[in-house]
Amino acid sequence: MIPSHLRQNPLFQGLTGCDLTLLLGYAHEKTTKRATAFFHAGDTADRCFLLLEGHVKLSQTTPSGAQGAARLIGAGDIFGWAGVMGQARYPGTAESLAACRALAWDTGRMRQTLLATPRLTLTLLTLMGARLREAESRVLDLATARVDQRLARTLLRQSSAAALPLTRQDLAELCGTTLYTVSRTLRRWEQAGWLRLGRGSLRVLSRPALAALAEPPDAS
Amino acid sequence: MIPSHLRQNPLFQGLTGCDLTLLLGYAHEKTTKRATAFFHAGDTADRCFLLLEGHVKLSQTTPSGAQGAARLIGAGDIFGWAGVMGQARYPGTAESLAACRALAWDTGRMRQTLLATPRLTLTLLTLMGARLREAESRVLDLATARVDQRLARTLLRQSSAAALPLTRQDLAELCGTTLYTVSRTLRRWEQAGWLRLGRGSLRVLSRPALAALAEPPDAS
DNA sequence: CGGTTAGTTGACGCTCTTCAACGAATGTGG
DNA sequence: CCACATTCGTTGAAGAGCGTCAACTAACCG
Repeated sequence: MIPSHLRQNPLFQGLTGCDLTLLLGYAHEKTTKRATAFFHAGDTADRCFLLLEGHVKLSQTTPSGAQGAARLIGAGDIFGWAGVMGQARYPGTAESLAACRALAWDTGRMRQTLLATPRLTLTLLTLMGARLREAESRVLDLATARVDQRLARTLLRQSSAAALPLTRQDLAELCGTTLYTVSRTLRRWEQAGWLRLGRGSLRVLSRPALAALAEPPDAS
Repeated sequence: MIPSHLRQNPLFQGLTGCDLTLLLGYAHEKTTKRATAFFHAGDTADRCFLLLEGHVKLSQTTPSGAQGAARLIGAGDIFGWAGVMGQARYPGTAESLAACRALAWDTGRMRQTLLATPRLTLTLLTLMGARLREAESRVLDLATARVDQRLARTLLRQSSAAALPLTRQDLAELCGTTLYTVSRTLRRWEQAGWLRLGRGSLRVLSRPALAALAEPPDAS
């Protein structure tokens, strides 16, 4: 009943079989097609998710709605836990970039489960800590690095998951710039032979070249 | 023995007196003068802190060490919990901006306490969630707003805590820019009569003026 | 096969960083 | 108490980097 690969998810590490059964007992399975929202910014945060298959884009927009910032969620990652962490509403929007399969729990019941399962809470704290550090390193990046460095890093990080349907707009939100600058930069790199571009697809041909750009130029 | 204002700290909400006594039982009290480091980036993350009095600057620098990003910690806030959340080393440096008094716990014992005190773990998760959201909204800010908007927001957020000894460099790190731009911008605002500047001090005279700047210009 | 979405590219110029030089405040040791 | 070093702050000039606007082309979709 419980697939073994699920058992190995970081979220479940250290749990007893009993805890795990309880937890999965009230999980709903949710599947979506491409370009479907799990939730929107401002919705009541009454669900939390574990992504089993597919890719999800988490994005925030300014009040004026002009631009946004995004991060990607892959298989095995959790998302939408704002409610569990005491927020009434989701701060951002979650949208599937591909067909997805996810587990969903009710926020209130999850909070109760956490009180009864300290091990799970501590794991969750660790996962959130990792995410916090990631966000803070992104702040540092935005404040110090140039667009092409950030874009190179983003590509290197994501290029393993082959062929995500990322538009120029998506990439711009991932690395904090505009779709125009992304388009120009990618084109330049394609002409240098480091990438192969397509509509909503992208293959990295030379990781070393991008890695060299990602690092600040060594003055040595 | 346990001061009542301490009891009301968000970190301790919902704990039994017994839990609280246990927790405070192995806390060390640490006091520092101005400009003293609690820990440096890369140190073994073996302590976690609750700030009782004073102000602390948490800062990260790039590998090349050129610039940095910072956030401020005030009385009642926690900091240095990277170890509790599973990191071996501190990702940043914590330095006192004023004379400080803080409680310090051993990371390993705290993790054990968390396993025995789910209520505390859940509270911690909530606090970390708030910090995560703050970091993510900062990412959005850096990606979309201009320097003067970010600076205005930073001043509005911090101006209640009167007269922090923040240098131009500190302010620059808080809002992701250079000390030169901060200096110029503050000067401009002082000449407009919105601020009173001093060496390492700063008073906001017109919050409305700053608030107007903080919002993106309404095209309506 | 029209309508829509995604991508490209040029031109323009604003914002902000960078470098350099100087002035003012603070702390320190004789 | 004063000369000194040090830290902090200011300001000008120059131009790199990147956002913005506009116009156009190419791919996708029912």
